[in-house]
Amino acid sequence: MESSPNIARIGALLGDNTRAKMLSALMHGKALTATELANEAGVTAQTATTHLAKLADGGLLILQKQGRHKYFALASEEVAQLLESLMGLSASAEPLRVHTGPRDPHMRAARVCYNHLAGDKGIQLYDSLLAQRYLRLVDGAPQLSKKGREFVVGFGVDLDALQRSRSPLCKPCLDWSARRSHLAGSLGRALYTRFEVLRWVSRDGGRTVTFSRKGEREFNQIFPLPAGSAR
Amino acid sequence: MESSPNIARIGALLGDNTRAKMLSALMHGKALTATELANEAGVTAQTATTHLAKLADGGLLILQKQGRHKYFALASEEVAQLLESLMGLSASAEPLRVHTGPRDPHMRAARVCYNHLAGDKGIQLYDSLLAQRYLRLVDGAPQLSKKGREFVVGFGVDLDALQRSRSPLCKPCLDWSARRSHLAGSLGRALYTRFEVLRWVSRDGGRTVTFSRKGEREFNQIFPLPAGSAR
DNA sequence: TCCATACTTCGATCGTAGCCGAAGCATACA
DNA sequence: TGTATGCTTCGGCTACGATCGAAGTATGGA
Repeated sequence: MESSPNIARIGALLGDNTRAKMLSALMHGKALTATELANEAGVTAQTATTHLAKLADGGLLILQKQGRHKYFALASEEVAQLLESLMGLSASAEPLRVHTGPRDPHMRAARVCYNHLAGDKGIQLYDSLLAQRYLRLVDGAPQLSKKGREFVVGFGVDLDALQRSRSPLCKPCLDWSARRSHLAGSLGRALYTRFEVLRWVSRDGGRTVTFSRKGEREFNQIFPLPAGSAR
Repeated sequence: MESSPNIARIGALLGDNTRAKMLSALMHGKALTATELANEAGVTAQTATTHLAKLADGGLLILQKQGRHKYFALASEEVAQLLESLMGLSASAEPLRVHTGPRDPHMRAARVCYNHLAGDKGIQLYDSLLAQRYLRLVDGAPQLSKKGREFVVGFGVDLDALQRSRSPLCKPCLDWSARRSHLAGSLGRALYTRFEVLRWVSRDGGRTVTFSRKGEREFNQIFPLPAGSAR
């Protein structure tokens, strides 16, 4: 009878508040242990176990045992992207109160999305890479140009290592705050990591990213906004 | 405490089987009445009413009263896209049995996604439009070129009417069967409608689209696959 | 060997949400 | 004005799943 994939199965997984908190927590990109996730969601370890089992069963999380710890992470970028677009819909459909939270503006300015930079700064990065022809769009997918290769290597990214891995180097990722793309994929991750190493940015534990004064200045210098871009 | 948008609220909406069926039914792109949706989901009218109210409240559906009928449709392309990506995740995470249904291959070949063409044929259309320079990618978004304008008008699309409407002309939409983009937006809709008018394609009531012999031939002639494209 | 820590399993409780029958509005048409 | 049709509201039934206490199993370190 039903020939289309079962939406409800995954929907139900996302529909529980506790599980949603866990997934949100994992949007940082780091893997977390069962207990950490239990705390994050505000439930006991037993409850967390059942939820995490369901999420892993459902293909949303992958897990890795390490000694007596069990680390959970989002199963793929697709999952992360799905969560982002859910947030997007949720944000646009929700009454305004949520938008007025004090931390919200900072979230919109810069945040971490599955280990790469998102928010206004993420968009700036993406637009600037395109404008400087470090990235080129081929069939809608961003690709690193020869000029871009030289740049990222010069910026301190171990490009060879990235290319050895199987995961795609560049991927676009849709933002929920602005409705624009920013750079995901292993290069997106590597660049963000580099920003942290350079101490341009720091995290406050949540998804919010704060630029240091020096970081902000150098970031804007190396990744200027293209002339014609709005706001 | 929580400053990120509430995923669970929307997740819960998607998590019920009855509601999922209704939403899937609306992926055709047409607006349906409450009773039609009730039948589609296999529940009574009362039950349907409550579900539809929730979906509309949650911002996933919009409704329009027309006499004693009440028509429901997906609220936006974002919603349709979210559903598509849910199906994608679901399909990849699910045990294989679902992939083996008899109608499934046809669904992959050509189907309707929110009133535009999706599946292999949808991708062929998109790639061909790009290859023939009717479409151009600007910042990842497809745009109609001057050559493209002439073509679609010649093909029988009332371009002026489309441009008067506020909704975007061209949008990419990600496929769940192949993981590629195809053409959405009002132009995508208009082209598909034109295919129906020309009797190139017909629907079997579901999302599956069948090409007539003549339709297939002419479609392939006007929208040939670019030389280098795989399979 | 023993203990602490991390996670799992079991069983019981409880709340919520889906469902439908029945009755109630509203609209269309004769 | 009456009658059929489409949708809604109400009330009660039911089932499922989230939760946690208590007890059980692994793992690491003293």
